[in-house]
Amino acid sequence: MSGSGVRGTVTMHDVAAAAGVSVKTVSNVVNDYPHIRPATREKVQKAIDELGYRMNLSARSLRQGRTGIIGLALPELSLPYFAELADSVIRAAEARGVVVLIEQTGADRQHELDVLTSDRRQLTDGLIFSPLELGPDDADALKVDYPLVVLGERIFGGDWDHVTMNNVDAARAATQHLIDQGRRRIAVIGAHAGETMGSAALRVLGYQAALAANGIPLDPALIVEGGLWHRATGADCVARLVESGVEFDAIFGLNDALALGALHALHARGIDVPDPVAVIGFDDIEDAAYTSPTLSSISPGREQIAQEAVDLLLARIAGGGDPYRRVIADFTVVPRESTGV
Amino acid sequence: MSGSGVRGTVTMHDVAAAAGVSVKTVSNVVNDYPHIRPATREKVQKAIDELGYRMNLSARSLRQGRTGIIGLALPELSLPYFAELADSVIRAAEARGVVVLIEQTGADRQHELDVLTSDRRQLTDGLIFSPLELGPDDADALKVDYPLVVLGERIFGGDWDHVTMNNVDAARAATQHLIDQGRRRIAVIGAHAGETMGSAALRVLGYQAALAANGIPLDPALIVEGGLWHRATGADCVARLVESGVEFDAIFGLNDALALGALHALHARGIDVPDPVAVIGFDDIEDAAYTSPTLSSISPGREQIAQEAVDLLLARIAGGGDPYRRVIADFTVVPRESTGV
DNA sequence: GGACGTCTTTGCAACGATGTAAAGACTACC
DNA sequence: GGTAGTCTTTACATCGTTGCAAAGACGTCC
Repeated sequence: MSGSGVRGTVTMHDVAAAAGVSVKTVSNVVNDYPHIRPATREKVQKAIDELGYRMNLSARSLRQGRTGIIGLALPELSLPYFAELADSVIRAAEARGVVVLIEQTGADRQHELDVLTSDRRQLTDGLIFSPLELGPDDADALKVDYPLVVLGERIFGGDWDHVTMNNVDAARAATQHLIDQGRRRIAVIGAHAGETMGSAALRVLGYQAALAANGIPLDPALIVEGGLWHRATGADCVARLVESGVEFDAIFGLNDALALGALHALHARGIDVPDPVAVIGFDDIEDAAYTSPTLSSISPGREQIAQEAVDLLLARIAGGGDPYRRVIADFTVVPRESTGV
Repeated sequence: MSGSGVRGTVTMHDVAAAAGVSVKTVSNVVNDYPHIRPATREKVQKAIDELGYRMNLSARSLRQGRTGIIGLALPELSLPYFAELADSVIRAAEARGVVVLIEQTGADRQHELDVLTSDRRQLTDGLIFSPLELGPDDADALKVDYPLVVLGERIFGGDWDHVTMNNVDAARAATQHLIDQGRRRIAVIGAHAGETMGSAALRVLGYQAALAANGIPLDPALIVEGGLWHRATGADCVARLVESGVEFDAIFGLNDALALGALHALHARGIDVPDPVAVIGFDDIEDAAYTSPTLSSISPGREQIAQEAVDLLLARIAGGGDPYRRVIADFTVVPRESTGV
């Protein structure tokens, strides 16, 4: 049943010899070339099975100029959002017959730049890239000569495909949701000072828009800076918020990890959720449904993002100079206990 | 600065021509062959830089019979433990100069078997495999002709390297920790009926050992079955436990996801943690430190497991018929709020 | 029966790198 | 100055597969 002999020993030549046909015919059978006599196909298939032949993918890649591997560069898998995203991307890729090589960039700008030019790009047919640190100034670095799909909104207007979501609208919806629950003193945690294009900036923009639309004055003291969007940062933001003495009746975590950290910090201080303080996050990671209380959030259409990204990339790999596209995934507000619903 | 021309256009031949040397000399430079005149090396390097040459890794793989890619097969990345494990494996691999191709098997036995014989094995130099569903009966399927490192304890005694932890002792320690806090009616959630070799069985064994060592009678009603170790399963186990009317003052979740689900379900029913019910998990995922209350757990030495696994695999790939090894990682009990510490 | 078109199969030359073995350049030393 | 030994560089075959173009087989139609 299984192969005989040492690994990598059986080649198309062996199969061809065993089946009494030419190497090219074996290749044709393996590649489902249509014009093959059934008898021949059978002979070859039998030889393949008996010898336990497996195609040497390096050779095929060399010949075809394609590896069947796509790269996925993201900050880190230990952030639940990215783990779930990777899960979805791998599934989408598998459904389309390619595999995924994951590279972690940390939150390191240099590492993000390196990923774009690494030797490994020779190993992948294209790259799905989710940068955190690169900004508009780095647009040049993204002008690469291989298929590239960029996730997120940090960098606009380049010659590459984009899959993103409407961060402004989604953040506005999240804020509106809090306002609808009667909150007026809404803190935001995880803001990035000085940033203009990143998710943080855009989401804060949406927050401000919602306040304005409801005639609620903007209090800068309610906007809390926080660099890395980890749980620890969320907890830290809340600590600073509480210590500052500012009054607040709600917290908008710019992502779920921050919101989880916030829940933790509030709990530690004996402040209940949703009263007196409601909390909403962003990403709708699986955790959100299992915290105590459960966490309201914004679902960014993760599956959709993953599938669109893979489809765009594969289309680009297949060639065709289609104009670069920008896909905007749908979002939904997912109300849970933390906003008193 | 950057490459000129279409992707994949620049080969060693082009570099050789530009530098006025032979192809092999370029190869020698690229591979740090020691005997090269500095002037030559410089010429070649200059040509490489000017042309933006990148090595074609498929060609190298074909020639060398190695791809520099290792496979990592695990259930799913959306389970935090595996996401964190993947993170660690990727880091360990990167530090050693190889990259990681992740394949998800779901909790599907057939998919786990497929992964072992897939064409993709031709693309990887070896595989780190974390099976969930395969058992001792499948030992034959694991007799593969490529380097393999198995994580977890489901399958013993094969001709492959193993990295695992002492599930029995660790579970015993977790249970002992609860007992030390004065608990006597300790429920276990996530047990697998009929299993003898898997993590579930071994951890239940440890649980039983701890009870026995402390003279606490074993009540079968406290052992709750639960198939997939997801949060939802944990919640469901607790629901059944409560509905059964059995008294209990502690819950041992066989992994953290189960414990998180348990926390959720207890909270939903207004049952406080750690009093009247204490909870401990297993895996010490990042979440555990941020739940409310924070979750006590067993830290399995994830970094150590990842590094040992990669090291073993690379050693096996490098060759040498060393005897197969079984590495047992260290664990520690991490007490947090959920057990009243 | 012969010419033609379609169906199958084939041989050969790549794809881009590296191992081998040997040639050429150079140094040191007698 | 000649010789041996080391340092550098090279040509060529080769890894396993597929594209190309053409050859061979076969059936059809007049």
